[in-house]
Amino acid sequence: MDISDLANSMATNCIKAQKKEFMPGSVITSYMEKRKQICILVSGRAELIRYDLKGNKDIIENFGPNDIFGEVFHNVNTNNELFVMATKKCEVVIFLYDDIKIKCRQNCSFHNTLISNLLELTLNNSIIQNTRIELLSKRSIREKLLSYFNILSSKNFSKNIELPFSLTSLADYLSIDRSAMMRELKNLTDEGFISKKGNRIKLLY
Amino acid sequence: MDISDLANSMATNCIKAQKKEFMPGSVITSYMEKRKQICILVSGRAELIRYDLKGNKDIIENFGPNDIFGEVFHNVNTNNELFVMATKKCEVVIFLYDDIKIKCRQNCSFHNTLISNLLELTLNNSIIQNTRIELLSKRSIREKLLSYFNILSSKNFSKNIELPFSLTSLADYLSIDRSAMMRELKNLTDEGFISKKGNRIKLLY
DNA sequence: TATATCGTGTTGCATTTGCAACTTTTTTAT
DNA sequence: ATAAAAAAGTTGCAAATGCAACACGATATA
Repeated sequence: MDISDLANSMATNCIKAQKKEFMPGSVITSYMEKRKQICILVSGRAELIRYDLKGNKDIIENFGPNDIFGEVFHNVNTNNELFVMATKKCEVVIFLYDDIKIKCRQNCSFHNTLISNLLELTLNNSIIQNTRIELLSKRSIREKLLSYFNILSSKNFSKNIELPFSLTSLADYLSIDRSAMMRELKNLTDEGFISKKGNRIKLLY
Repeated sequence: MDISDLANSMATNCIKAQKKEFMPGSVITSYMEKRKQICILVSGRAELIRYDLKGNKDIIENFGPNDIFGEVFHNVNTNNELFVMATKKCEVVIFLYDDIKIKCRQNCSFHNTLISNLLELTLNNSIIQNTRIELLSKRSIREKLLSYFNILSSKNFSKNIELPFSLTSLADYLSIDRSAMMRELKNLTDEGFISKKGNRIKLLY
């Protein structure tokens, strides 16, 4: 069972899952509601965003098709607003964690399968988070960029990579200053490590 | 069912879980084995460590009692060694993800409960990871420190906090230079934001 | 078509940070 | 009790980074 099967079957089984559409700029879910919503992004693109006290926008995560998100994945003991906003038109399957956790009376096998699949998704999610941690823990902008490029490169089995989001978003994702990042990209180009054309980057090492 | 019950019941049920002891400095598990080991730390303290190409030691995570770790939580498509080392004497329950995922012939209810509990643990794990991401994405050492102190403070409902590890480890955890961190701690003290005595810190704001 | 918005690209400058090289204190092991 | 190892604490300096303030092009919107 892959994630889209899962999402679809949930909408038609004992779990009260809803399939909703969201337009760009609209809020898919807020993490302040304490309702333990779990969302599976079927199509589109969205961002998990925090505005800190100073009003800085932080993109915590970037979601694409088959990504999963929701309050249960995040610490809510901060005072900052934390929410997921659609950047493209999104189809989302939404359900409540408690509806899954508390099994239906029949103790149906669907429920068990669901939890099992959800576990797998959550583990995949862990891997994504750990990738981010790996990048953020690099000490310099150069290391962050090269590590990120390496990950994309090994995912696509190619030295030619295309960034999945804008350079501005990349700076947010890596939590670095955009202009400093641009400068470093230029340095990397000048020093022959990469070549770059818009969002396409070629690794030369 | 809490995590220690879980660990114990696993050792005595259909899952072939092992309970092992590790002395400080010994490797509990390596993430290069591709054996999908899942480890639950019953007692003691351990660190998830990576040595990068330059030989820098990175503490990715710091584990205490009831923490869970293993290859399934991490991306292994890097070339770096990634392993968990005991820093204190550890008791660990170890089992294989596949043994859980592939249910026993009886489809016993224990199995289902186990997966359900494992899901909960994994979600908690997500929260820990996201906390780390939140800290790492702060732009300055000062912000990293204050954010971290705030988290500890709100966990303990107290302005008086005690660091769960050494200052050296804290610098590793926040991925910052230790001496720069010490300098910033001094600045924070001088400017009256905190007072500090060894590992004990009092928030004055 | 005009115009507003967003992403890209660039630069000077002040500040922060990391690095290296120490000393001192505390903890651990013999 | 003593030695060895680990952690804490300091400092000067060079380098990397963030910030602010631009210009320019592309893309979307009215």
